[in-house]
Amino acid sequence: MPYAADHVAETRRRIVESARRLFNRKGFNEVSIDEIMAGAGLTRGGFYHHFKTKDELYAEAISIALTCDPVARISGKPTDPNQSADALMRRLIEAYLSRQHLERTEEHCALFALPSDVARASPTVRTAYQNVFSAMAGLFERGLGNEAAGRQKALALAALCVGGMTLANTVADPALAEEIRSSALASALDLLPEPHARELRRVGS
Amino acid sequence: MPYAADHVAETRRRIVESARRLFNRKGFNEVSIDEIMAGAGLTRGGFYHHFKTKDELYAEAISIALTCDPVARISGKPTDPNQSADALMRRLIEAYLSRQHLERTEEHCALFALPSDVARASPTVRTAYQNVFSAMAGLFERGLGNEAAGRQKALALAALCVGGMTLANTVADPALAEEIRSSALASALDLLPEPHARELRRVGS
DNA sequence: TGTACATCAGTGAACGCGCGTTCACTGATGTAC
DNA sequence: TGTACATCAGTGAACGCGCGTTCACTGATGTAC
Repeated sequence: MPYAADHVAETRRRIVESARRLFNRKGFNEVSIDEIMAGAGLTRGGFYHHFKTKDELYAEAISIALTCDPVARISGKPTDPNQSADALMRRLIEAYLSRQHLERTEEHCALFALPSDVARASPTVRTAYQNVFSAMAGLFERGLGNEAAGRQKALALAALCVGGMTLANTVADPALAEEIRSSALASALDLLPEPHARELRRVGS
Repeated sequence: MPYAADHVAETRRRIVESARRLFNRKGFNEVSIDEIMAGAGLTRGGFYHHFKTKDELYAEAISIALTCDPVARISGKPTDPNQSADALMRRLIEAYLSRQHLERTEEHCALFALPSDVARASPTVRTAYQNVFSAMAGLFERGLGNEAAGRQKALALAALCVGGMTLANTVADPALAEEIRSSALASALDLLPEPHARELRRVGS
């Protein structure tokens, strides 16, 4: 067995990472396998030793969002593992709808960087996208705790985050983009229960 | 001057309409000029009598949303021209986030059918997209009337509508899609002021 | 009113390019002896 | 420990296809006489 198993895995990881960055900038179809491989320091032909088709790579490039700490990725700061579900939710919203996140194209979340690409891709790719969404919505649901209609609110919050960033990222005028982003952020935080009210409810239940 | 001016205009309109439908289904890059022209009952070569490039068509296909009554387009019912800004806003939200709108792919609003295609297109295309967004946000702003932070709320409402439909349209599982759509709809209506409260404020101001 | 003509919307073949995929190869590396 | 070997990750040329765009043409139609 020439080449250790982790050498192969490491090369594959580099290809996926290169693809993820390029997809965020240009979308699925506008990125060639040449570019992806060059971004990983390799050449065209080797691609098919790692993936059956280009489509297979799409799903994987989206799924890597699940393997890393999303808040840390966006904000650059590591997450305190002991913080409450509520604090985690607030930090995710603030990081997700931050100006920094909007400006760093290559670090965009696939949920708003690639929606229409994914909508027309294979079921595998759409399932990968759905898993990322479900992770986000689940985090919100836990953050809302035992609030009434928590699931509905969690899904709407996710829609607000993704929608705000989608629009801000697509509109032509940067000033309007910034206004959309900050409005979505303010309204999302408004939707969260008052910390005080939450305490009361927790005691009461 | 052979062929009357309105014959040319009518042909152009048919091309744009064919393009709009196809773009909604497959996105910009996956639709060929052959298909677009065939959809308009014409052949490839004639395209360049009407448009300088394919890119020029993108902007126009998005802009036609502005030339027609959006609520009527989605719901199929004509809009009462005398209804209040508040009623118009409610009807738009209900139509936009309706199951019907989600299911009829060819009638999708460009705001959620093509976001990532537009984000990577030319400034002209992005401006056309922005104009559609601004029309929607403006309608919400008028609907919210003199409410405090009306502009911020209007932008967030638009983000919630677009985000909800984007996600519902992209996720793999139809049941989850439906749950996202109905949650976004319920939360959007929750965000609107109580009719009663609005009356009071109007009297007070 | 009728006819010859000029215009230009529409046709379809052809061009050129880029990209996904294949394939015969090469050479670095782990293993067996 | 050292060496020959088998494996397979990576290479880069080539193939085939589809698509945007161009271009020489054709023929329907409005207009001038």
